[in-house]
Amino acid sequence: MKLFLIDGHALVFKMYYAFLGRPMVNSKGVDTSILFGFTKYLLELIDRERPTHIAVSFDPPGGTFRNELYPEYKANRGETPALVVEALEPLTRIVEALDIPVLMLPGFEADDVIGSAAKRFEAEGFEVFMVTPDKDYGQLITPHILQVKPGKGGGENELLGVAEVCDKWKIASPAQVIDILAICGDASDNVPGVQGVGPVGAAKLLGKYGSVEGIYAHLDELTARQQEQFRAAEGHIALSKRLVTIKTDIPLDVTADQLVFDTVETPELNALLDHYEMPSLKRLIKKVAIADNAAMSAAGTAPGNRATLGIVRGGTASEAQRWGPAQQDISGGSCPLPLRRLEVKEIQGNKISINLQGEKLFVGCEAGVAEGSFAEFKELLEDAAVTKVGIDLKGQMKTFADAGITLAGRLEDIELMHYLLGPERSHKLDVLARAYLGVELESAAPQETGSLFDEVPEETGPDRLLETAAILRLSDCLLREMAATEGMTRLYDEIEEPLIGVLARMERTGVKVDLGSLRDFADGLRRKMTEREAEIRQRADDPTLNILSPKQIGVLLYEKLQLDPKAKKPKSGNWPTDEQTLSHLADRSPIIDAILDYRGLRKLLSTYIEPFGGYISPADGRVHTTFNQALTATGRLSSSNPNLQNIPIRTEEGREIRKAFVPGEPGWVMMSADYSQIELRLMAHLCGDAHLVEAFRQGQDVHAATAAKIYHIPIGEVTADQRRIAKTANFGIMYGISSFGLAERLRCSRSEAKQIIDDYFASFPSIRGFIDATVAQARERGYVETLFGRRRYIADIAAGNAAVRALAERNAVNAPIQGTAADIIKLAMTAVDRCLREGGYRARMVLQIHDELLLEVPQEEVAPVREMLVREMEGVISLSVPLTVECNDGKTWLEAH
DNA sequence: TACCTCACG
DNA sequence: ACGTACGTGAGGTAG
Repeated sequence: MKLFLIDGHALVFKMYYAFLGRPMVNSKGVDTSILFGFTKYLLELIDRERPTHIAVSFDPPGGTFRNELYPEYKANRGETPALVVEALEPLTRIVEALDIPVLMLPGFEADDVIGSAAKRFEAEGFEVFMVTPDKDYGQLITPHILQVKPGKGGGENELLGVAEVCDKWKIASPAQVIDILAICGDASDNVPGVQGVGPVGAAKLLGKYGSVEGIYAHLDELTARQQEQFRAAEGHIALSKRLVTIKTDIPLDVTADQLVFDTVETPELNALLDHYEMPSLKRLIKKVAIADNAAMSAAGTAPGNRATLGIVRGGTASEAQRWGPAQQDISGGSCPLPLRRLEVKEIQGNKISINLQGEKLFVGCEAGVAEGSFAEFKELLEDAAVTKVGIDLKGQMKTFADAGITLAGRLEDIELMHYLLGPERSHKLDVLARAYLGVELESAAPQETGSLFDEVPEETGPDRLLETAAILRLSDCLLREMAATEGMTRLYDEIEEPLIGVLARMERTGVKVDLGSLRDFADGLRRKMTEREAEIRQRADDPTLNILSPKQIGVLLYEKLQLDPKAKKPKSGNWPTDEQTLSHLADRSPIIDAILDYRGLRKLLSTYIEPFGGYISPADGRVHTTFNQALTATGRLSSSNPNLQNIPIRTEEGREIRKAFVPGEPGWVMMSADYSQIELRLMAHLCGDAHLVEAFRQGQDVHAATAAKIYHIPIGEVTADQRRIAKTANFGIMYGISSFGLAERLRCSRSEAKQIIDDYFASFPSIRGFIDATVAQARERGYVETLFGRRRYIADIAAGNAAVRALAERNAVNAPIQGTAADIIKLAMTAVDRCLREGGYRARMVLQIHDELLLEVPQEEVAPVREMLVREMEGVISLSVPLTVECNDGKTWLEAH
């Protein structure tokens, strides 16, 4: 087994210098020299050496324990070249695309991580190869740990073993490299040595006395000049030695099978190489992969299933469980968390982390962590001068409110902050703690041997104190990252943070659902269903048919009844039986309508009626949804348990459900305020199309105006059909339509659809420009953003697969539109909530449905609340088109529309 | 668990 | 040549 440990940082610098004279620049003007050099080197190394296991290590950002020992460490180094800094992120992506784990540990340089890994895996029986040009690694060399030194100018690698390193320095053992380095010092790292003594002199003395300590023990035997030189260094030589000693005992949370190397041929890597424009490396991959497969089959092995591993960092929970000040010693092997266990009364400071677990509350501050009841922390929780850090602070806020505690002060929700930094990543605490702090929160499960005589394992739940400390630290990391990301801090402070409390209040308020009227409605539905069921079974001549099984329905329609003889069975084996497909077949047999009808009834019953009883809170008879503020890719909210953002409205029968959403107090009404055409208005604003903007400014029917433009006719002459087509096209454009898709929805031919699209873009050339510019931005920067700076990263924008890439492009176009609409209504919610509270209204906001706010309002407040809603919602932002709000009220949600 | 279907904006 | 409009949550069947 051959394990290659690659010193990423050293290699990056080598590539930086190698390409200084003749940089590689791609078509976008980006310097890709380092990326190219590094990747090529890595691929060639894999080709030549055929490692079974690989890991790459980079220096983490920030200082290391050496800076703690010696603040001047590396102090006289200049700024890291910008090219190097810029290369690190793409480089990490390349490495991850190869499924090679990146080993990083805050507080330690790559040397220390590699040194520790080398010793660990040597003990596990590996041949270890440390890939680095750095001479310091010589100290680690043993018969089973070798150094691979990249050749100059892309030449042959040099393999250094015990013999080579001893010969190079003229020493007896690799361990003496430490003494040599300590005596000679290191100008670039700013390590002081013994002035005037170089490697030759040092080696001679070490030959006689064995070590630095040996030399000082026999100082009187040295020449007068040497004595003077060594005496002058006596004060710092021990420090120098510590600085040049690579650590070999850091506990690393990584196992051998996580380092197994599989293949260079991954779709991710191909996509990245396309993105960075490195076709020659794509060819190299092919070559390596072919040889790889040949080797595999020769050895009779298949590529193993390996655990995928993102960024692995050391430091284990068990170590962190050692309490006390020692924990703060950065050289102890884990991240410095404020882990001292404190009494409740000792919790102080202007920022605390709160971690609610059932009845218990854990609170962390800079001095440490304490555990207590809500009541014990009441004063602190209600202190508006103390910032609260936590996860799902909205949920905690609700729990506190139930206990009569009003959570106050600035809220730093690390889940929400991390969501803004990358909405499609995981925001789970253990993941964040590992990535940002190098702390493992998940304690290993106890060994199960299955023996009857096993002791009952001790309680091994998560370590809440460690979690609480990690939460406090994470907020610092995330705040820093947000500050470094354009617009993020403002987005958090002005949109998301104020919304936390608003949503908490809405969820607690809930909405009244009148179960009685729902039950009456359900009885009628069930009767109709029974009729339909009988009819379908009869027509199908199959009394056991399960109408809800797409599989059975598919077989029935396509095979037994032969309703579509031309259709070919899809390779998945499942006939398509979705509503669209089936409605095409409706004129072939009455069974189709019966099936669709049955399905619709069943859906209403099982999704919107039957489960609702279970969601009604016994305390207040209302339904309390949960809004997820950190979930969607675009910045919208989502609603669950139950989802109150998808209550039917489109069909007559479905609308009935909305009649059950009523005010909670007699004499109140439901009031609904929704943004009219908000996404289309935003598209008009974002692309700046003069005609579209003008249509909105004049309050025209925008779909009719669109039709007039496409068909070159006056707006007064637009037919209903032309308007319908234009409306479909308008929505389609925002979603990145194809002629196929439009044809499908308009039930027309593809060529007709294509004509419409061509006419559309000819009529609105700036929309084409907006789409192209947005896709180009995604390609250049890797993300697109809303008017308020909310980002969506578009990972697949350079994918090799055309379908995958096309989807990414549609995402890129849609996200700024949908996301800006989400930003706007979030701002409106905060404003409306503030007005309701400051105005002393009894009216309450109960739901948000993307572009609509639903309130329940006492009759006497209807007029002022309506006026306020319209004013606040329309006034969120001033665009080149007006934002208009339609507001209605009625006895039920349905009537409020 | 994966997939299909369908409810909403 | 290939697939086919953005974003969700939930209930159901089938494996």
